Amino acid sequence: MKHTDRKRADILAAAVTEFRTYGYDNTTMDQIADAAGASKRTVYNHFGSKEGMFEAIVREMMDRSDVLTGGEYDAEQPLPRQLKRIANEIVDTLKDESYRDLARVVLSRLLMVPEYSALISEQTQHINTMLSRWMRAAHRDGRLRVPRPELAADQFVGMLMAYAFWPALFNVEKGSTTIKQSIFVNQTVTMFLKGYEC
Amino acid sequence: MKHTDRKRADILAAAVTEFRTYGYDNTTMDQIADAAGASKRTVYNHFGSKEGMFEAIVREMMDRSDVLTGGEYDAEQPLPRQLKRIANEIVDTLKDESYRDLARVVLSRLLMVPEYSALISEQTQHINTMLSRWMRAAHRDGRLRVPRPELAADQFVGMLMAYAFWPALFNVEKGSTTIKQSIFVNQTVTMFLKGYEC
DNA sequence: CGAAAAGTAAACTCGCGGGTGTAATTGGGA
DNA sequence: TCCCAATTACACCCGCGAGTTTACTTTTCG
Repeated sequence: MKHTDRKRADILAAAVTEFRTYGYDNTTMDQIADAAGASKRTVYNHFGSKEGMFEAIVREMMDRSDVLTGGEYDAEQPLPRQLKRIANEIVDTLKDESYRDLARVVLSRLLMVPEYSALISEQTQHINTMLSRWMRAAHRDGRLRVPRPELAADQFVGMLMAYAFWPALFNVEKGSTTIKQSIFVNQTVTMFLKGYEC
Repeated sequence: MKHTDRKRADILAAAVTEFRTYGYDNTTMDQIADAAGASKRTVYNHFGSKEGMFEAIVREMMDRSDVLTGGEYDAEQPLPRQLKRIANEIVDTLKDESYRDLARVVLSRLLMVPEYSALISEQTQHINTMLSRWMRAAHRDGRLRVPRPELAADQFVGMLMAYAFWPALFNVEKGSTTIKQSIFVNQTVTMFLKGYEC
């Protein structure tokens, strides 16, 4: 890796860390330069402005967004097993500390600067597409009756996020009873399948 | 209403409007003073600082938070009808433009300043409590089998928010198929009840 | 090697915006 | 009517932080 590319990568990494920790507004460019072990001028040579830097990060985040992979329907496996696997994969992703930190930064900015919303909708669309494909397959296979796969996918993901994402994102601890992931996933999959079984 | 109280109320109202429109960071105290038809000094006499002003707004928002009322279980009515009523009430609240604007402001700040999170959790807890009471009642009445009412309530509200709140909050338009509220609510209630019926 | 490209340190500009001080004005209650 | 507290206009302070300039050193590469 060339020296200049290395520098650029260092700066980007430092920026991510700082933004994660302090938020966009409370991170200064000097701070980023220090953390990256680079001079402020170099930072500005690579990314034209603070805003430009943020965009670079968002772009990077998008490029890595093909995280969720295996959601293939399997005619041999029982439905609960399959759906639990998918659900756990999603929940694990959402629960990941670094993912959440990044989401916090991006979303907090997104709330007031709607320019990036298209990018974000791509993210959520990705999961939805995977899930609705699975449901369509199960439907075709005659094991499920899902008239609107996209709607069903939204319902399913909505429940998972209500458990694993939103409360943690906003630092809201759920009431006294924090339920174990396995219990929640089992219960949700069971209810969902019962609601859509033939 | 005394003159000074009137002034205070005007300032608060103006602040809400400005924060709603431009966000916390992009609203200046001068701007608020202008919009309120008050002098900057008066603003500072009433609320010690920008932060103090924001807190006053949050407090006001909390005071008005007993919006959702009727969630009483009725042994005579069919379950789908009852649950649809509740669901529509919740969705209507979440969809309300002014509620969403306020939530945008508060949540965007909450993401990076966790101090207020306790207040927010109160809000969500309120809906959850109402719903889980309803479910417990239906359970006791032998019409539903809900082992964990709180969990079920989270699931239900989670689905509603995934449809009516989060996408709109982040200005994310759902893919080509924007589904009508009645269809979504019907489908969700049906699936949920089928998943939990005896 | 030697020149061009990239990086550095530090001082600097500059506008913004939160917050204050003050002297003059208003207005409502006794 | 008179007084005192609230209000106002406006100038002012000041720290912060984005972005720039400059004079210099280091790296890359033909």
